[in-house]
Amino acid sequence: MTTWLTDEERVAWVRLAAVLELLPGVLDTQLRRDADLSHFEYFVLAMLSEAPERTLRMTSLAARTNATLPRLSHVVRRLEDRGLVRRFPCPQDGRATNAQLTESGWATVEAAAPGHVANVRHQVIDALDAEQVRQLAGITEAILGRIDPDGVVMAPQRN
Amino acid sequence: MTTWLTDEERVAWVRLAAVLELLPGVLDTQLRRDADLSHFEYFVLAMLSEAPERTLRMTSLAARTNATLPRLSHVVRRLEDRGLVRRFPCPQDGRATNAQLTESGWATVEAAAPGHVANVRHQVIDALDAEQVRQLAGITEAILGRIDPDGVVMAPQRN
DNA sequence: GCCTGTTGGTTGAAGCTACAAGTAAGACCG
DNA sequence: CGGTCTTACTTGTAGCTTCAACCAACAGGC
Repeated sequence: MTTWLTDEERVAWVRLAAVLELLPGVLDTQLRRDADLSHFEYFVLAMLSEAPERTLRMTSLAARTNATLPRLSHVVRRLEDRGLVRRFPCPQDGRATNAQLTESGWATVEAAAPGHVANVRHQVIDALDAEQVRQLAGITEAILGRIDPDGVVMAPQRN
Repeated sequence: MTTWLTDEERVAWVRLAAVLELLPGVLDTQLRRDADLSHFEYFVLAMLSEAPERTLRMTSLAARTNATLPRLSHVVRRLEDRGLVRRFPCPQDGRATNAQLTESGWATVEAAAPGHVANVRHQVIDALDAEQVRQLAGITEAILGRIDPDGVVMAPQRN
């Protein structure tokens, strides 16, 4: 037996689905235009820029960016070809690879960040009042509790 | 000058970004497994199933599904290859193409819908209380006001 | 030291989306 | 009518993601 959605639930879902469909494109377009990066590439560089030594192991980087390992491997290879990232084997574990932000990569993130933040603010945050921002944090936390039960994304990052 | 995000804003944004990254995959996986459809393909079939005569012009269908025309053209061709949709030139306008759901396509949507709705309910709606569902409708409405100013998605569909 | 299994990562092929270009029909105008 | 513009699609190509192998390095038992 199927429990259908009530009118209120349906409205909320249809709109959320529309946001899911449209927002990534809006974010990608600005970053692609201003920094020649996809949102995911930007996020990879941003995670590296916040890490100690600007270095992370591929597995750890994949966890923080919600990526599969193959996806990350392809993306980092392309970023490496562009000179934004450097890869080298991990001294402690011969299986592991470290990815490190280069000077050029750091400069790229620094240059891209203000525009990206301004875009997020303009498209999302400024559309909401302070109360809604708090509500959004609660709602997304609840949803992530379902779709990311291990808390890979939200967990206090170790390593 | 850049206005950075406050802590509350940053938390809300990071979580929303995570939902944006993870939720589409969760929805796709279930539909792919149970009905061999992507979420977008399912949505195309669903829009057709609700239209009069189960028929829509490509342009109208593209608007309802938030797709570019090239993307829709490719997807409908694949659905046509699978016998779920039929295309024929519009009698009123020689430039236009009508897409119509076949019997097989209708059966496919009917079969897929309950599982999909159950998945949406399980992953999203049931994670929230009634108050949060209302809040989510308001929040997504506000965001769509920014990223979809023409209301293409939300407008009462004409035609 | 081997064997087995696990972990960490890379690679190649397949499929989907976006962008750019092209086609064809309608609309407007003299 | 002829010319030009717009609309409605389709098609081809490039780039990214996914999936399925694959390989190398570690770890534990014997």
